[in-house]
Amino acid sequence: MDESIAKPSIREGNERAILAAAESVFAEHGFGGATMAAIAARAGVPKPNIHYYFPTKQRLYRAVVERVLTAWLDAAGSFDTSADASEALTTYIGAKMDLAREMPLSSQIWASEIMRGAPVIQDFLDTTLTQWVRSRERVVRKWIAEGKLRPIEPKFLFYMIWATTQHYANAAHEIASLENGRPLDDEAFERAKRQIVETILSGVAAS
Amino acid sequence: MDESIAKPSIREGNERAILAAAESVFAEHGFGGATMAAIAARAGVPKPNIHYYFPTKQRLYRAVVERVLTAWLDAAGSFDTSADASEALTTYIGAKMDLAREMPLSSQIWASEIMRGAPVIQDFLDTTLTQWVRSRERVVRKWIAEGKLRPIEPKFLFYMIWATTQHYANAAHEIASLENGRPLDDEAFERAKRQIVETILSGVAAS
DNA sequence: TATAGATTTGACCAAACGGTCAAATGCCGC
DNA sequence: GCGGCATTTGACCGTTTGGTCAAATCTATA
Repeated sequence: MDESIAKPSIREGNERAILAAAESVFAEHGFGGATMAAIAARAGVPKPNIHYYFPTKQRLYRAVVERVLTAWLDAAGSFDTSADASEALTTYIGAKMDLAREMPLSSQIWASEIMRGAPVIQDFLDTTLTQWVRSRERVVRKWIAEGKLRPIEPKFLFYMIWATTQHYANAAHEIASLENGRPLDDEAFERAKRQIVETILSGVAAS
Repeated sequence: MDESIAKPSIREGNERAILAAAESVFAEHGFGGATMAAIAARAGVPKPNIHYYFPTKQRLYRAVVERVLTAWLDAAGSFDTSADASEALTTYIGAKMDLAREMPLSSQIWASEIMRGAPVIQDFLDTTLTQWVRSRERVVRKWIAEGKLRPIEPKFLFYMIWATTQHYANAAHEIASLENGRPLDDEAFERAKRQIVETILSGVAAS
């Protein structure tokens, strides 16, 4: 919320370490299954130290979820950079795939939060996300009117992109199990990205 | 496991009611966040009655997850019914979409279980699911060899189908928030299903 | 180095948790 | 209606949980 004087670097460092530990524990066990003791252990600090920086479990969870939101919005920004439909979609899908690969925990926490009915980020869904979708729907409809895309419903396209990209974070364990227990390496991941882009582009491009 | 004499209908009824309550509580709060007291309340029985039928929380959870597995396999079966690529994919995607609509809780529990690293269904991933994927990969490769599909990697196609269809269950709340808080009605859901089928078919069909 | 504020931590607490138990009740063939 | 078994349930238990507190320690500035 407030970073008024922006001085205490020790505070910043500790908060970062605690948030990182909390992120992984929340992602692995969900909000209800996570314990402050486990978070403290993973952060390498005594439990009361966490309460010194984050008064309650809910506040700590909120702080984690808000970081996830930031990452999401950064990736969302990449939709604007181009006026060309294919290029915009390619960039956007690529950005979401990279996000899933680099920050899988964020994606998992997002998914958990949504599945629980978004108790913490409901207002974000109703405001920022709704506006984001509305404005991008307009862009997609323009592309359709220009004959670039088939007459699809934009929202269902977004859902497909979100679902598919986030799947590579949320279901990383399932994917690894189907690959002899080894997670996708960088090369395989790039092939997946390319195939997703090509499939969706071919799928929605005007015939 | 065993239904030897298949007589006691009162037991069956109670187990069903408890499983249904457990399914919804586990889906909403995750394994760690769910409490036996909440499950008992939702089932309308005293807490010790649950332990009478399911000795521990983990066993109850296992029983719920095993039901989810059954639903998943039923939908999986619809992949075989046709030798034609388009028809098989259409049927399969439709079946998975219907499953997401009719049993959203199952899908959510599945997603939670996967995100936690599949502590309960790991063996299923390594055996049944791996075999299912291997055999269907062969079918898809055959279609590619016959020139029906573009030279894609079958697994990435399955991931896209699983992700997209399950998204309509897992993210139902997010979708509702983007539709003025109202869940998709039957008509909108059918439009979504049709668009997904058309997008994926166009996306993977040989050009 | 004196001191005020920030930070750390072991010990502790009330509440909630999963699970137990024995007594009470219901059910059904005889 | 009796006897044996399945089922129900209020009361209870040890442990774990989120959270507190006051004393101890560190840090920075003058």
